[in-house]
Amino acid sequence: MRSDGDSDTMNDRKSGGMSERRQQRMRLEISRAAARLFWEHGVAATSGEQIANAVGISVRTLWRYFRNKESCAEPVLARDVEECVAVLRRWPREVSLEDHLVEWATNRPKNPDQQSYDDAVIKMTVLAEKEPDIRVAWLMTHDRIEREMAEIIADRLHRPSEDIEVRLHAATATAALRVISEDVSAALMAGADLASIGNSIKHMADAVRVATGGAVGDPVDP
Amino acid sequence: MRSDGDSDTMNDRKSGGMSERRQQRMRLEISRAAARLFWEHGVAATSGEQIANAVGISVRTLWRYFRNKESCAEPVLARDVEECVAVLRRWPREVSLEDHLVEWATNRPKNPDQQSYDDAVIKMTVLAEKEPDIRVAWLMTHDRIEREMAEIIADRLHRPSEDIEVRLHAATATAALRVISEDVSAALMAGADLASIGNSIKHMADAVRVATGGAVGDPVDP
DNA sequence: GGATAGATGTCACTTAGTGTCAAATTGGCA
DNA sequence: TGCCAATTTGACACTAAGTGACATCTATCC
Repeated sequence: MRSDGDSDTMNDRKSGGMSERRQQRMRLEISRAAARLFWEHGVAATSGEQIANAVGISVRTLWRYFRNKESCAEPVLARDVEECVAVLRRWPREVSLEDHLVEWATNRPKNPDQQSYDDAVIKMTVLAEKEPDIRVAWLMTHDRIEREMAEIIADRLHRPSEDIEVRLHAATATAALRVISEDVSAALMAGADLASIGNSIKHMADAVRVATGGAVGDPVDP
Repeated sequence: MRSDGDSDTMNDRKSGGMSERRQQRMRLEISRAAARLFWEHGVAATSGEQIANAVGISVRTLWRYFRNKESCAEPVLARDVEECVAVLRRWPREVSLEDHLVEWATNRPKNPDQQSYDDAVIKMTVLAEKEPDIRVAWLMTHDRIEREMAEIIADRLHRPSEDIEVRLHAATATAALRVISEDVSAALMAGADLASIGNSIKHMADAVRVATGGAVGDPVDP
């Protein structure tokens, strides 16, 4: 039963199973409910039973979707960075990082559901500063991101993803994105306006370029 | 039980209390036992009771020293990087990172106990690649290191440690050190000789310099 | 030696998380 | 449409992680 972290390798299902899509949607729904409870009552004071009840599933099923309580927060925590990585995956070789990220930020949908979602993301990110269990989920999420980042960078630099330089770039770039995420979330939580966000896109791109010694961020040869 | 006749009796404490020193030594002893068990039987197959028995303490006491099973691995995992950070703390402003690290590596004691210890560190670091629970401990350890690193860098650059640039440098530098640690451990595990380690000191310094855009690594003004 | 304070052990207890199996649900196919 | 096969879910029992409370021990200070 697909423990939650691993990538989806097998897709060949004959009949009966649940679609990958639906699994993800389920995980997300659970995660949002868990995030709300974590935020309102704290992690320790939120039981697996409460989360399960909030979603309307049995406790046993909850533990089939998530290997433990903390990791219930991961899908929500991952959303922003995950989206960012998806954007990075289709980053054209001939475009700079700034331009590509700005293009993403401007084309992003902004419906109310999206917004209440972003709210949950920010809350979890801020919570990750204080609550050790959420911190763990936050770090584990970025650990996964780092691996994806290695593939993206490897592809961009025409090197294997196990190359030590590639792994270094991936680690430092991901770390930079994480710190800025934390910073932006804290600022938004404190009531900053959206104007500063536009700036942080450029900040992110710059930070990645600095963190990778200029190896990642600029257009590269096809 | 613990007939601890040796001399850490007169450290700073009012009455009855255990010295900080001794607490740390206890945590370390537990951690080494836990590391051995984790390595031999895996984390899941190692119970808190087994760890407690191996050390000769009650299970209740074990949970007084560590908040959960995974974190029993932290002191061992932290040792190398912790030592590295201690070295960084006394990094003279007028010396380059390479020179300072090399000085450390050459002056390090090499008694048999130290060596069997290093062995445990390597095993845990390698284990952290596969076992999610140890991975968590590894990442949490580096999260703590990152905060210490921020203070060191802040001091070196004459900036507050909450400064976003300082935090970025701390995060990327720590990430770089972590990746190289993983790489070196894997190499040693695969039977590499010590010659390559000497190289990796320079590699570390270079990586930190690159990761921080040159802000950290060179001598700076007093 | 006695008072004091923190460390440890014991025991009872809560709850996170798993194994197992029967019932329900899903999607493919005739 | 309705049956089939794989899979998901729920229910229940169970293991083990982790905590609270309290008595006991041990070291230090007077």
